[in-house]
Amino acid sequence: MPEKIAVFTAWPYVNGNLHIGHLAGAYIPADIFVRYQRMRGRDAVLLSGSDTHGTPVELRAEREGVSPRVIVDRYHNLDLEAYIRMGVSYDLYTETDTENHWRVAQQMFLRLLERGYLYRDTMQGFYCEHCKRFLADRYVEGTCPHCGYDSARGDQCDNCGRLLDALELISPRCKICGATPVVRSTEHFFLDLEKLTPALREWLEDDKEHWRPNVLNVSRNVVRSGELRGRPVTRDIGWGIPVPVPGFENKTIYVWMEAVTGYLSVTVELAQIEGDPEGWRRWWTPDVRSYYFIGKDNITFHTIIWPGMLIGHGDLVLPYDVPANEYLMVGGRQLSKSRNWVIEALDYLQRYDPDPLRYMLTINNPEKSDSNFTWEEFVRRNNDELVATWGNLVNRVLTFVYRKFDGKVPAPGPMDSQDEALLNQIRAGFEPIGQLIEECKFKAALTEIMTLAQNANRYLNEKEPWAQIESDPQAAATTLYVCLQGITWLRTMLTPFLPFTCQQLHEMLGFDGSLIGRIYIEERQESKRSHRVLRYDKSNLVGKWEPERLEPGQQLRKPKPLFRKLDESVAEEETRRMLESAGLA
RNA sequence: GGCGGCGUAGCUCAGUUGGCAGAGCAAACGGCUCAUAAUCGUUGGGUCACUGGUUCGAGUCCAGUCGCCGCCA
Repeated sequence: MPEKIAVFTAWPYVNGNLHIGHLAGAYIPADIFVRYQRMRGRDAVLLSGSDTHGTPVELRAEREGVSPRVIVDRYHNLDLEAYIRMGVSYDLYTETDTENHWRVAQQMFLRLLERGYLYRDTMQGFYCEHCKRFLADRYVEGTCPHCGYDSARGDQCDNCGRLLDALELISPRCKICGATPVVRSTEHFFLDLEKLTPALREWLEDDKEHWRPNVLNVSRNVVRSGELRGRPVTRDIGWGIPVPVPGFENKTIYVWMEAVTGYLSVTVELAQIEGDPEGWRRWWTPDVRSYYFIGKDNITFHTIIWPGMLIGHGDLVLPYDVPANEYLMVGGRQLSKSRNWVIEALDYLQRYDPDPLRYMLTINNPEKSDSNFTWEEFVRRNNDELVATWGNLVNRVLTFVYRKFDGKVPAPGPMDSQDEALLNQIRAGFEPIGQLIEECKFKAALTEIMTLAQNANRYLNEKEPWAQIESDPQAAATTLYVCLQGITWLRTMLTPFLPFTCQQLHEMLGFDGSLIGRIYIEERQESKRSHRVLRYDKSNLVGKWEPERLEPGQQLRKPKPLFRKLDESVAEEETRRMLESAGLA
């Protein structure tokens, strides 16, 4: 029975396109991790979906005069395309506006209610009589009570930066229609985090040595401080899942709670697809190791609130690890959709290939602290590391063999200590590099692999097969065999990181089958409507995390460069393009 | 305002339990020519944000200051 590994990623909200911050923070690391786990022969799945409900989508739909579904479909479909083209290999990527998710979210709600983890309370909020809706804090504007700024938002004043309670705004107005809202009281359900605190504290103190220090510190601190208070789990908005309690039909489950339940509903949907409706349970038993790849802004959600809900529900395994990343900055600035300071995945893919971005975002990943993406650095790493070190190693060896050895893997003669040393060194990489990936240290793992590639270049320079071929053809054959075998192993190790070019290399080396599987869109029909999901086809999958022997005589396919060298002007052009679109040029 | 994280070479970043500061690039010089002028070798370059403390010894531990990031109220 192989180990079971459930890999989850944060559910992105469907109000904009995926950008490199999302990719660096969660999706690329999660994909590397799950691809590696599959290569280890483990029963591993990557699961997530689009978060579709909530006020922003509702308002946008109203502004455009369409139904929220139109907005959801638009962005959901764009995200699906971005994942496919970036190679994020979801076994199932669904969305939250499905019958399945509605049912699971309502069941979760009722289960927590039955078991006494939800309570009712009354709160005050602004209500706009013109729009006929309660206003979330950021949809109320008014004069800041601290600095007098007249366009302060209900949650924060942009002028003096102070955080506000909407109720303290002077002369408040509805941001949507401008009318003056009134204060109304409204009854809501709350998640009883106080009651869950002892169990959460115990869990967070137990066997968490493998957690990242920042994640653990933040989480323990929140629980230890004893400040956990009830958190509302219902809202007075329309675009969401109705609260399944009599008298609350007009309210919806608060999106944070509803969306996070997606982790559960996506496994239920997967089981349905696989024809075993009860099969979802196998992802929630104590022997499953579940990983949640998220950004740092989401830490307490995944280390306190979601675990709290799981405890409240009972019989569901808690997260094994939450490898949260810090933030990716671009050009020293924080990414911001509203300020137009973004690099969207689909926009990037119009001009460049996926693997260089995967490489850049991994080698410079914000694992421990914020990191900075610049186009100069992107071009530099592409040219100096992917093209020059790894791509060129492959190219110089393959073209040489293709020309001088009739396109077949040469048969090696006796090996000397140098030959053995290189092979041993690369073969010995599988263990420690695999260990680094297991520990979610992707940056270090990739750096190690690149060092091995560099050593292969060194070996070539010392052996000089282009001279050997004149003086001692058998020795040249041995040297090139050693290189090809080493490249074969490096291909295996790089597959989780650079799936597209590794597949190309796999084929050039004369291997068959797929190293990387196939990601595709599937239409899922429910009783009232259908939705589109991402699926992953593992048939033909051949890659194993082990040193695969390269057979002498194997026929190579015609080599071509794995990576494109980028002109230095690319950095300037892209930087200028960004500055212009953000109005900073 | 409270809490947490970060601040290391010109640039982008590593630095497990405190023990002579590292890598890649950029810069300078040299070797090779199979390779997308790619590669390989050598050299130069840092008051580890600042101040104080603990210690035989601090980039690392403690306190404070400044700056950046996030969470919460």
